[in-house]
Amino acid sequence: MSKNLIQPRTLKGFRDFLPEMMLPREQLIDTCKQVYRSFGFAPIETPTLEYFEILAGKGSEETDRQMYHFQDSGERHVGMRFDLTVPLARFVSQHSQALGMPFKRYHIATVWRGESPQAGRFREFMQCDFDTIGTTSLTADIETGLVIVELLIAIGVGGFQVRINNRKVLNGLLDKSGLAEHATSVLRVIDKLPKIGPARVSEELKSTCTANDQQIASILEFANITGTNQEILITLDRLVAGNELGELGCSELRTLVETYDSLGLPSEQIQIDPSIARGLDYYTGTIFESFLTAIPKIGSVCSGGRYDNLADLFTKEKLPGIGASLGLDRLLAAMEQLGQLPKTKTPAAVMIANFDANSQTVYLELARKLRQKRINVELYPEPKKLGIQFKHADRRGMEAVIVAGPDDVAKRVVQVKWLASGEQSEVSLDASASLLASELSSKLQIRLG
RNA sequence: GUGGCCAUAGCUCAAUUGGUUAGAGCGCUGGUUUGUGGCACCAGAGGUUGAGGGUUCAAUUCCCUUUGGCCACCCCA
Repeated sequence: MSKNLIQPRTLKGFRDFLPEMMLPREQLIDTCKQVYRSFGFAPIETPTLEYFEILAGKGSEETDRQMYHFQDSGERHVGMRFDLTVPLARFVSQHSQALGMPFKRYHIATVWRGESPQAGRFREFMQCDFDTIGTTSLTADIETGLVIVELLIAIGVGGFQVRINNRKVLNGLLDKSGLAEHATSVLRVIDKLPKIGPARVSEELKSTCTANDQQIASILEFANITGTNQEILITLDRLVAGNELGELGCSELRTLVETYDSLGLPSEQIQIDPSIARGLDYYTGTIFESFLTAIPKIGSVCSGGRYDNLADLFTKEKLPGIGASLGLDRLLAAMEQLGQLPKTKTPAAVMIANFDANSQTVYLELARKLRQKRINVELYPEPKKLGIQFKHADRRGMEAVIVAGPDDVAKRVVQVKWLASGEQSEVSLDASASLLASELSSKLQIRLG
C-alpha cells in the first residue's frame, strides 16, 4: 500500500529553501530595505498576476516568450509578472493622483521567467527594485548609482564594480552612422562584445543589422573604448560630435562621473563601460550593471536604468522614471559559491535546556525575559538527556545554552555555557537576562530579533 | 526553445571487460548506566542505482524515451 506514494519534487528552475538558506536570504532582504529606506524609498506591493496585455510587449520579444501566462476560470488572459518595473508603470499610471510626484518606491518580490535555468538563473527568483518616478533630473540618476554602491557595500559581498553607460550616447552614435532603424538589434550585439569578442561581433553586425564596414568600425571603436572614465569621455565626445542626442548623452554621463568623483567614490567602483547596452527595450538614458569581482561569470547582480516613456502606454501623463533591481537569488547563489554564507540553521542565539519536568514554568519565564531583551531563545521542548540537548544547540550553531536543574532553581541561579569557548558560569536567575543581553550584543547581530 | 555533458543513500563518491545479498566517508537517529555539545567508540535508519521502456540467461553498467542538474546559444537578476 506504500507503493502509490507521490514522488516529492519541485519544478525545473523552482527551489525549496532550507533554514540555512532562508536566514541569509531574509537578512539580504532586510539590508535592501534598510538601504532603500535610508534614501527615502517607500514600500509598495502589486499583484503577482496582471492582465496579459499589461505585461505583454513591454520588456522585449524575449520576455514575452518567457512569460508564464494562462486563462483564469473567468476566461481572463492572465500573465505572471516577469519583472517589477512593468507592474510599476501600471501602478503609477493608475495611482499618480494619490501618490504625487516625484514618487520613490521599493518593491521586493518574486518574479517568474520560463527560461532555461543555469547557475544563478532560475525560473522563480526575487528582485529588489527601487525606482524614482516623475522626474528627469540627473540627480535621480546619480542617486540611483549611489544606492547600488551603498547596497553592495552594506551587503558585504567583497569587491564589485558598477558599470554605467547611456542609451542616448548609443542611440546618438547609431543615428549618426545611419543605423538608427536597427538600434535594438545593434544594441543586443554590442552587449555581447565582452563574451564573443570583436570578430564575431562584426560578423553579427553585418548579418543581422546589415551594417557596412565603416559602420561596424565605428561601432567597434565605440564599444571597445578603454581607459579611465575621463579618457573614455573624451573619445565618446569625438565619436558623437555633431549629433545632438549623442552629445546630450555624453554630457549626462560626464555629469554622473564627475559627481561621483567629487563625492569621493573610488573610480573602480563606478566605471563607464560603453559596451553595456541592456537588452530591455524600454531604457532611454543612463544604464547600470554591476558585477562581483570574485565571480563576474554569474552575471549582473544589480542593474537598471532610466526609462522615460514606459508609462506612455497607460497614461497621457508624463511619468519618466529611473531605478534598478538587485537580483537577490542570483546574489545569494554567488555568495554560496564563494562560501560567504554562514552555516547557521536557527535564528535562536540561546537555548534553554529542558532539564527538569517540574521546572517548566521557570524556563518559560526565563525565555520570556530574554525575549523582552530582544534575544532569540529556543526552549527545548522535552526534558531529554542534556547531552542530546547540547548537541541540538551545537549542531544548529547557537551561541549559548542555559542549564537550570532542580538545585539551580532552588538557589535561584542558572548555568550559562558558551558553546564556542566552552566557558561556563553561574549567574543569578534574575540577572541572567540582562547579562546575556549585554554579552550577546557584542556577538552576532544577525540573531538579535 | 536548440545543442552538449551528467544522474548511485540527505551530501561527496565506490562497485573487476554487463555477473549473484549495491559499499565507504560525512551527515542523520540512538547508545557508551542517567547535570554538559564539539573528539573517540558502538549500533541503527536511509537506495525498486532519477523515472519508464527495450536488448540480454543476467543491466548501476548497453540502447531509446522522459524528468532534473550543469554548460553553450539566446536572454537576463
